[in-house]
Amino acid sequence: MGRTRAKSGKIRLTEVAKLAGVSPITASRFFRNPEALSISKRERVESAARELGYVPDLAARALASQRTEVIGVLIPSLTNNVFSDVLRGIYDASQSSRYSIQLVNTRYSILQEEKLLRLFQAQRPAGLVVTGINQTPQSRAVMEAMNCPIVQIMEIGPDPVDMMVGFSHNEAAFEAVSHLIAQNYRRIGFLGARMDPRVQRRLEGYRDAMAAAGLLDPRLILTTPVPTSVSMGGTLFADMLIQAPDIDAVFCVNDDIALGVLFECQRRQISVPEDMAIVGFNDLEFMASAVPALTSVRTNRYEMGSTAISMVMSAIEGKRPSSPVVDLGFELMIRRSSLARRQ
Amino acid sequence: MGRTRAKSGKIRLTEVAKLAGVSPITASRFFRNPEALSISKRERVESAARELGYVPDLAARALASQRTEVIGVLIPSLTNNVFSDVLRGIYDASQSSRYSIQLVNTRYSILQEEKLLRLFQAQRPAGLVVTGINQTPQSRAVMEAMNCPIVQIMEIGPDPVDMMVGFSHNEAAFEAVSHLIAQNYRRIGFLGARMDPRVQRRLEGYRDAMAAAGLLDPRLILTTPVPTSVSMGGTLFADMLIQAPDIDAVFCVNDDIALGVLFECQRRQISVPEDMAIVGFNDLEFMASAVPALTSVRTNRYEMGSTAISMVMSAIEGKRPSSPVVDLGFELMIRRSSLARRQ
DNA sequence: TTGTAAGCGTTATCAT
DNA sequence: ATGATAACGCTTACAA
Repeated sequence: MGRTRAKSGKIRLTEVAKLAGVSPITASRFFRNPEALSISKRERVESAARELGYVPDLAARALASQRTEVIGVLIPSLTNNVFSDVLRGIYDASQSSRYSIQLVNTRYSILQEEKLLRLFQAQRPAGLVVTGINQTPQSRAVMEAMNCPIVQIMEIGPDPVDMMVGFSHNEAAFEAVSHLIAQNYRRIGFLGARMDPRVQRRLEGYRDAMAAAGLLDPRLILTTPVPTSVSMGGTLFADMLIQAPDIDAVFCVNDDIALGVLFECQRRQISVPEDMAIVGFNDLEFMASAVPALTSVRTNRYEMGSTAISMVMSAIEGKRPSSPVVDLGFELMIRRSSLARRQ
Repeated sequence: MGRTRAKSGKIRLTEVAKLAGVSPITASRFFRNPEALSISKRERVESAARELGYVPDLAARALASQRTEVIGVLIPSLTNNVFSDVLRGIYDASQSSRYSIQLVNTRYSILQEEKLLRLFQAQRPAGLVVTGINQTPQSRAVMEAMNCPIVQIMEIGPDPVDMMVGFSHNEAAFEAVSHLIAQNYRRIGFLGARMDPRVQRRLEGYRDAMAAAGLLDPRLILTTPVPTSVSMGGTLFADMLIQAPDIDAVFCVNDDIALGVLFECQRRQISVPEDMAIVGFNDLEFMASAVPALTSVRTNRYEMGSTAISMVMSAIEGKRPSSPVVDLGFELMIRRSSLARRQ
């Protein structure tokens, strides 16, 4: 005869129910929807649970209900400052809820993303947050089959899988470059690294603005697929100076590059903004402290994270947003590094 | 009569077993320990699983086995650059394994940490990574009751809960300050923010070095509990200049503060290092690019993360490290910002 | 509002 | 090396 498994000594719902003098299902209801119980039973279950130090078994709950309270989050990088702010928003928004975050790193690979998406599929998450809008067709198919709220973050575009929260990188770059043009800069360089989809769209915005002013010149554009860094900013700028010695401004795809350019200018005794204007992107905290203070495009990274999680949670409870696409916008923070050039 | 629950249409182990012509338990064994099957059954199960597109149900597995393959990670901050490197190490090391990471944010609160530890306790993680060595007694008790490998990271000290990987912040600061003294600086300020336990230990190291040289002066120490930032570096430095106008060097508890000091020096036309030496901590990437290049203490953050996960995984498989405490050390990166002062 | 009965999909235990 | 059986702790479906 099969002997019983060694009891773990763990307190189960049944024990709580027994002590409270109710059936297990009533105790179960207490933890999921206390309102559904009569006051007296509610109190009895509550004190029984406290007395025994009951802690629900999440695995059992997930198996029985065929659901989890996990929100999956796919992020392309853990190093990039941009994503640490997004993550903070995500974790903060989930903190006080019953949902927990399952974070995975796609490392800027849409194939890796696809693989991780399939992994999530097997776990039946309650919701999903994915970065960007450039998933593979297979990834899209998986997401569409997943039957849970999904928010794409960081940028917005047509045809959301489900919901979106972000802003237009194209427009943001357009506005930043237009500002430089308005400040009378003419030979405005573009410095880009990593060149992920969002950076590509910033390049498009740059191109649009330059072309509209009749200033577009391919020699003004310099990009590299390698990851971004401050030192890479200096290197790119040095190369740009060879490629187009007459540039009078640079639009950098992010603030690390911009800081690297500033340092390179200091090294070469190039005055900013008199001889070289600098504009960055993201408006990391240090931009306002630099000497001179560096112009940048402020983006609402924390809010992207927190809004995404709020949207997922609301959607799980059946509350869909009025619009599936939320534009969090951006703000050009104009500082001394891009003030009007010497006439 | 109780009707059967709506079948989810999901492929279960039983289906795979049926197609392969084996019992469910044999199929189960295939996924956990293929070697235990005869070659023929192994192949049959494998092809059956592939044919049906079987994906194991993690909740069922966790419930039946009373184990999970989750490694819990408790980190005090998601914004701090230091932790993004650690996290990258953690995620990279776990990537190719069967373990998944469950990350939570303690926000530098040991009470929050305690709460999250209890939450983890209910989830029976396969292992745990916690930040620092200053847990509450209750947290320690929970950890000791958890019966899974635990690694404390970021610093080392006596009396590990289980294992540790980090370095001595005290020694690192001592070495950095000693370097300044050796370079003939005498009025060396200490600038600190947030003042978490590791920063406190850097302050101790500073004190030890200054006292050993007979240079300790409380007016040289300036700290604030508010979070660290580049602008805070500038503010602290400005305050320090009022408090001790004769300082000739500053040891900053991190690189953000150091960069803020550099900017403030630029703003005030204070020459670095001629009139003011600067030393930071962590050696973030930008330190080498700054003008002048900034001295800092390089710490092995990525390795702390990856080593911690490797240690946890090995311990789960029964392979304990030769020593429970791993010292990853540090390296003083001496750059122009701290070169010998004007004699 | 509460309870009964039947799973949820997997693995531990024990036997062969 | 393989299998029969009984859990694992909870929730769904249905009934009262």
